[in-house]
Amino acid sequence: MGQGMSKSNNVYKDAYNRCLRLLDETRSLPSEPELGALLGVSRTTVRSILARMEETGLIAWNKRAKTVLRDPRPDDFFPEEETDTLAEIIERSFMRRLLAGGAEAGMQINELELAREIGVGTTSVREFLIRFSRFGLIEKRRNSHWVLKGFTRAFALELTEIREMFELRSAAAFAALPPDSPVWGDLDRLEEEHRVLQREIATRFNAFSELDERLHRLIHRASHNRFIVDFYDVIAMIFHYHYQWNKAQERERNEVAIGEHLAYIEALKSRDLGKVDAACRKHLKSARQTLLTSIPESRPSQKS
Amino acid sequence: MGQGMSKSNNVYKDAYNRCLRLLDETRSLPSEPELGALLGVSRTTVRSILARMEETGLIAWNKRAKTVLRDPRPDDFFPEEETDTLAEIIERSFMRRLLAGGAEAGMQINELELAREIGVGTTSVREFLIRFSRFGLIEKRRNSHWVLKGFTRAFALELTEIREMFELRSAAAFAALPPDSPVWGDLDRLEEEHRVLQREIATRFNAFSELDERLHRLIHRASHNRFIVDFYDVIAMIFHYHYQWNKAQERERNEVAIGEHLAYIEALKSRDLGKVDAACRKHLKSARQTLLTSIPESRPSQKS
DNA sequence: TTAATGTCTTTTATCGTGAAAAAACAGTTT
DNA sequence: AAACTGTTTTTTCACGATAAAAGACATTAA
Repeated sequence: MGQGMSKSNNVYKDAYNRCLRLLDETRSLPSEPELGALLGVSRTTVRSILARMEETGLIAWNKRAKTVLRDPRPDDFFPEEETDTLAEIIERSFMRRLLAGGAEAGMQINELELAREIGVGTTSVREFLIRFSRFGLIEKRRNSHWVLKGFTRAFALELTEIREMFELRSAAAFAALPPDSPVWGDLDRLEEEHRVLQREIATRFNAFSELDERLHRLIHRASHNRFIVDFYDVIAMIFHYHYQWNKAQERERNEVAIGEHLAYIEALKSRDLGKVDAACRKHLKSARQTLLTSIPESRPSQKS
Repeated sequence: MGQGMSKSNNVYKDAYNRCLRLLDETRSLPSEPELGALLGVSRTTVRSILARMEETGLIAWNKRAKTVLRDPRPDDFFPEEETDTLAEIIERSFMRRLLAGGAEAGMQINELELAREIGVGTTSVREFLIRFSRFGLIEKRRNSHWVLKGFTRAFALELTEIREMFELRSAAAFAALPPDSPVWGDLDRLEEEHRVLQREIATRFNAFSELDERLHRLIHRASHNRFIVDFYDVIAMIFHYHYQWNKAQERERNEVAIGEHLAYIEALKSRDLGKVDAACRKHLKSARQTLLTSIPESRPSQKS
C-alpha cells in the first residue's frame, strides 16, 4: 500500500475531520475564507471539503448558504491514519526503529532501505533526515550514508546542559517582564490548569506532558531569542518519545513534576530572581534525573 | 546550461584537481585505497582519476605501477567552478540575493523561482532551504512558502547572545583541561600562526578569518557538547559572508582581533578562570560590535 | 596470507513529472 | 465598496528514474 501515488491528500482529510466536529456546534457554516482561516487551509481545500459534505448529505450548499442537514456519524470521518503527514509517518517509523533496540551507536542509516521499509519515496526520507539531523542524533558523512550517534547517556547530558543554560536565562528574563505583560495572564491560566490536574491526578496523569510543554515554551519565549525558542523543539521531541517509552512510575513522576511546576510558577510570580533561579534549578535537576534513569547504560565509548 | 543533467561529477573533478597537486611531489602514486583515503573519495572515483591521467599522458598506469610522466600544466586542471557542490552553488546564489539588498524581512521565498533562477531542480533547493533553516534566517509556513526573517540587528543580537554563553562556557572548560591534553599543542601552534600573521599583517590580513574560525572551533570543542559545537556552524556561516561583504577597515579590525586572540590564548594558557573570562568577554564584545556596525539599521519592526 | 587490482552491485544525488494545495484573478452578491 | 463565490494559475510535495559515487565481492599479485 501507499506506492505509486504522487501526493496524499492528508491536508484535506484532516481538515475535513476537523470541519465535521465544527458541524455539531452550528446550524450553518461561515464563508469559505473564514472556514479556511479557522481550519488553517486554503480556500481550495475548503471547497473540496464542502463539496464532499454536500455529496454525503451533511450540508446543503448553495453559494453562501451552507446549511447543516444532519449530525456527522462516526463513519463520516476519515480514518485517523490517513490524516497524518508523510513527515509524521516517517518520524514515527524512524523513532520506533531507534527506540526498539538494536540501534547501536555508530550504525549506519540507509536512505533507500528506510524508504522501502516505510513505503515512501527516497526524497521524503532524505528531507526528513536533514530536518531530523538538528536534533543531534544522526550525522551525515559527505557523499555517503548517515551515521546514528545513538540515544545515549552522553546525548542526554549534552541536551540537558543546554536546556539548563537556556531555561535559567529565560526564566530570569520572564521574571523581569513588566507587570502589564500578557504573559502573566498566560501564567495564571497555566497555574490554574496545574491545580485542576493536581486534583484529578489519579485519572488524568498522562495529560501532564502537554501542560509541561506549554509552560516551558511560555518561559522560553521570554528570552526573545529564536535560538533558545527553537532549541525547545529538540527537548520537546526527546521528551515526547521518552514519555511514550518510559511508563515506569509515570503517575508519581508527574505528580512530583506538577508540584515543582507550581513552585516554579510561584517563584516567577514573586519576581524574585533568587527564588526563580532556585525553583528552576530544582525542577530541571529532577527532569534530567528522570531522563537519565530511562537510558540504558552502555559500555563507555572511546573518545576519539 | 546545466539543465537536463542528472548529477554533476564535481566530486571527481575536485579530487582530480587535488590529485594533480600531489603529482608535483612524487615520482609515483600510491595504491588505489591509499589514494582514496588521501583524497577522501571512493576507489571508484580514484580509478576514474587515474584513467584520465593515463589518457592525458600524465602518468603511465599498469596495475600497481603508476609512474608520473610529466608535471601537470595549468590546462590539466578542471575549472574551479566545475568543482563546486550543488549545495555550495545554491548557498552562494541565495546569500548573494539576500545580501544584495532588496531582501526585506517578511518577504516570501519561492522554491520554484529560486530553482529556475539558479538553474537547478526544485529538490535541491528544498533540501538547501531545510538545511539552511537552522541558521534562523528563514522559516517555513506549513504547506506553504518560506518566509525570510532577515539579516537584522535583532538576528545579530540573538546570535551573539548565544555565542557568548557558549564560548564563555567552552573557554572555562578548555582552561580546566589537563596539561597532557593534546589541545595545548594545538593552541601553541595556533598562537605561533597568530604571531606570524601579526608580523605579515600588511600583506596577508585577509588570512585572518580562517585562523579565527580554527581558534574558536578548538575552544568550542572543549565543551564536549555537540549542540555547542554545532552552533559554531551558524556563527561561521554568518561571519563568512560578513567578511566578504563588509571590507571597511578590514586590516585594522583584523589587527585588533589578532591582538585580542593572543591575549585570549595567553589567558587560556594561564588556566586562570578569571583571566580567561575577561579575555573572552573582551574579544566577543568587539566581535559583536564589528558585526553590529555592518548591519544597516532598519525601521524598528512591531512586536507581534 | 595480506593487500592490492578488477568487476559488479548498491546507494546517493539530482532531475523531470504530476497530483494536492495554495494563491491569484475575475466575476457576483450584499 | 467590501466581501463573497467561481475559475485559473502557480507552487509545493512526493514519486520514479538515472548518472555519479560508494561499497562489496572476486580475483590476482607480492
